[in-house]
Amino acid sequence: MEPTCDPGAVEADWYDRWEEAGIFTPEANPNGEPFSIVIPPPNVTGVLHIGHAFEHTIIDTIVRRRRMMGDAVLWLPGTDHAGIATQVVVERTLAEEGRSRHDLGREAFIDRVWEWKRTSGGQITRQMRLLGDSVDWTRERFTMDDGLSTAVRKVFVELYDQGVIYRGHRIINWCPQDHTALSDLEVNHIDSPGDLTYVRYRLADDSGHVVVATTRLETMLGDTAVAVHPDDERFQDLVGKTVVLPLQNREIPIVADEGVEPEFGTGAVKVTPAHDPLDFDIGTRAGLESIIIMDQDGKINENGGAFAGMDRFDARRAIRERLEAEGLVERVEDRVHAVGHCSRCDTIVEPLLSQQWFVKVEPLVGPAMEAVKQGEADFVPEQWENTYFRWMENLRDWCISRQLWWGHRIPAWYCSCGEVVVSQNEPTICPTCGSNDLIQDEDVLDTWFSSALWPFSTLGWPDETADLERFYPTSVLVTGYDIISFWVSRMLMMGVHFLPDVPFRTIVIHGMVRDEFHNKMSKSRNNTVDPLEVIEGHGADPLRLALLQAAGPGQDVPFSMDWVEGARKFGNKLWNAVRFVLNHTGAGSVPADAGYPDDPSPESAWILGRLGEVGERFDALSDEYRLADAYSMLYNFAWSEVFDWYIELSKALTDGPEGDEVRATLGVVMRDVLKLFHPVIPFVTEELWKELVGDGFIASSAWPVVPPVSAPPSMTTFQELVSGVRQFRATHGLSPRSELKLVIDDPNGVAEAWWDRQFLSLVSVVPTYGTDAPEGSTRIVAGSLTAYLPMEGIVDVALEKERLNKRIADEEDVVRKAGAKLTNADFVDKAPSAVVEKERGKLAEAEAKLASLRAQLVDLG
RNA sequence: GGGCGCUUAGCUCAGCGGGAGAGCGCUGCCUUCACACGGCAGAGGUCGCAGGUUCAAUCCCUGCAGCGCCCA
Repeated sequence: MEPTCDPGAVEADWYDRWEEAGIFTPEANPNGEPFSIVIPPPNVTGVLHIGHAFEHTIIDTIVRRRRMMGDAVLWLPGTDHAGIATQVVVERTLAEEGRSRHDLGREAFIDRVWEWKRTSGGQITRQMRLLGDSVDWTRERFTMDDGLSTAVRKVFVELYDQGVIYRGHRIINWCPQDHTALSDLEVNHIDSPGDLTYVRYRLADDSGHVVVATTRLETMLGDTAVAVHPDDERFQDLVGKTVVLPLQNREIPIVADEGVEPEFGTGAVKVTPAHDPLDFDIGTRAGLESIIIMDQDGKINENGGAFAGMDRFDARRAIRERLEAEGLVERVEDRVHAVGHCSRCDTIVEPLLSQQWFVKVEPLVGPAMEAVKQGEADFVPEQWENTYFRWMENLRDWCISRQLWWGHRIPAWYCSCGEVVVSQNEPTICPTCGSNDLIQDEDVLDTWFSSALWPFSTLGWPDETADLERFYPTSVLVTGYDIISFWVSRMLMMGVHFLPDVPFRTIVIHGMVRDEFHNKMSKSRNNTVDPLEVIEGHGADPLRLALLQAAGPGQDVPFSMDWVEGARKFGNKLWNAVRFVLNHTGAGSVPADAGYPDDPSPESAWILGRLGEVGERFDALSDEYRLADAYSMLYNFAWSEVFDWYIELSKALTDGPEGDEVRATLGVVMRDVLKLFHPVIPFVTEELWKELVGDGFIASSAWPVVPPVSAPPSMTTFQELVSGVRQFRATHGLSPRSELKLVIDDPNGVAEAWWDRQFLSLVSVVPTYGTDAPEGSTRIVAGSLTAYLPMEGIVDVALEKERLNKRIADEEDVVRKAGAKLTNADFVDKAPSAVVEKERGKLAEAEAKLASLRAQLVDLG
């Protein structure tokens, strides 16, 4: 083995070997309990970014552990077709040839997208191998696959037949760039500075005017009323009158409506039913006309009179100038308001009246909420339930039609007689008039519609497949909190409605990866981290460990390359610890399981006992999905206890009578540490397994179960004495090898025989036991023991006093606090007796130490 | 405006009723035969502020201040 670990070399071959061995399919553990996770399907156009790396690390860490525990693990991979994003990508390649999708026509364009998908799509699935994701590639799915498309059509048709899907005229979010409707979720509201313009609308009877305020001045071209709140006394006498709409010279009524916010502007508002959701509601209630004044590019259309043909924002300026010229602008205020932007292209979206397909959410929400309330599906951390419930309570109907070509085409056909046929299979004749002139709806479905079916469509639904039977509901869903509303809630609605059962039992929510100062990662901030570059430079294992260690449950991840550096150093440390063990045990000599010595030495008993405790605690934390806590605990155990203490302790023993036992313990402890670490750093642990065990894969080895072992009770005191000796040497600049005689006063008989060999080995000290302080010595105290160290003129008295004073201050602190408690009668009376006893013990020990240390200070003069 | 969350060592975070912790960073010493991608030792904190409950509060409650996110 090389003296340092090179992650790049280590990671080269293992993935292929795992995959060839078939250990990532559930068939590898045919008798195991099913444990299933579906991947949150990445966008087929996407590349692996740091957020994926994080999410996949969490999932992989979970499933690799379950696999080692003997479960039949299925982590099902795949991608979604990402309607807009993919279409845009392919249109761009066409544009380079000087063509548009309309030049090709729908069918040829779709062929072109499939061709693109075959050659360039799904890069991310290749990159997942670099990351080490232990997914079952034999079950890879794509949302546009035949099977999944069948599921989409079935769900659409059944929901239509149930009256849950309907077609209607509603205000939707229109993206003038992408030329499609968007759901509410695909719109980001960004606070932006703007103008609130107050405009006079003249009363038709010339008795005065009404002032209305608006931030979207251009929409006034489509106003069909002015509305006031019915209880607003300021406008009582105006309701029922009409005003003349400026610029358009159209007489429009003043109506009363509960929906008007009296505090907004003057309390009288203009009503544009075709361009604002609230106005649409008012218009519906008041029976107003809806006039659409904008085309699909966001330009004013023929209904805009003199402004027709203008871009919406040019029109806004032009209208303001014209109104000012006519003296109709009363005033203009600066106003910050929330402006909707397309989440895909960042264009400002336009609320627009349009005929689209919708999912009526009301019948789906109740059962999906109930399932979570009943604990059929649990959020981890639990607090995210609130986000889910709040979203579900405020849900509005979901606009699912998209004016795209790439996606699941809506299975609805229109006949010239007006009949609408919704069917899983293409109808040949109209059931009403018998015509065979049926035209399919041009639109496709929101990508999230097919994603909502992902946990069961990927398992074969609507067919009753063996996988569906075995792996549904899936065990766990791991996803970001930003996607609870987009995806988690919709999967719950669809799963509960159709299967009917929840799509997953546990929902593990993770945070977003940010930079080390909690800023969002973005190209403009220049703080992005490319996981592929990190893997290239440092390896996938360090990246994975770094991401996991930095992640609190459900919290954002403050990521920096310092974490990766640290994780890489850990890998090297692990590597070298194995090298050390191999020097003693020889290559491939450690058993794959068990092998714990029957009669361990005290040192080995200590580490075996700790290993058992740590394993137990690790499992408890992992079962709660507190992976960062589990691994930071394990990391500290491995480094501080196994490497820094046990390996050092073992050096005194390998050549002695305990040699065989110690070699066995070194081997099994190291092996189990590798096993526990395998889920998060699969590559290096597999490589080290090859060296240490040399039999099979660690990836399919059995999860450690360590038998309980009692540790020697004196270990802590021993460690304190060793540290005390080292501290004494460090204080006085004595070489670690300098000769020291140690006389230990051990009134309670704490010391054990094994101490002697370890004192010699660890700190080059030969202890003797006795009660008398040798002439000219100083002391260290640990537990109930005092150890005397000769000063023999080599020691700086001032420094020694400083050292003692620090220790004295520590003990004084303990004495003061414990003493205060114990002199408080209420404490002694009311606190549990165990607590009181503990305080008494603490006080007695600290007082004894203090007395000893103070005596020493006096001796020094 | 509504909701959720946060405020603990220089930085990033655990702890969440009974002796203030980790990683990184920092200081000093040590190239000891697994590792300098290392070892040993050390410095560093009135646990945001003010009240309250309790024998006991970083931890529970109330208020305040500051910060963040989501929704409108």
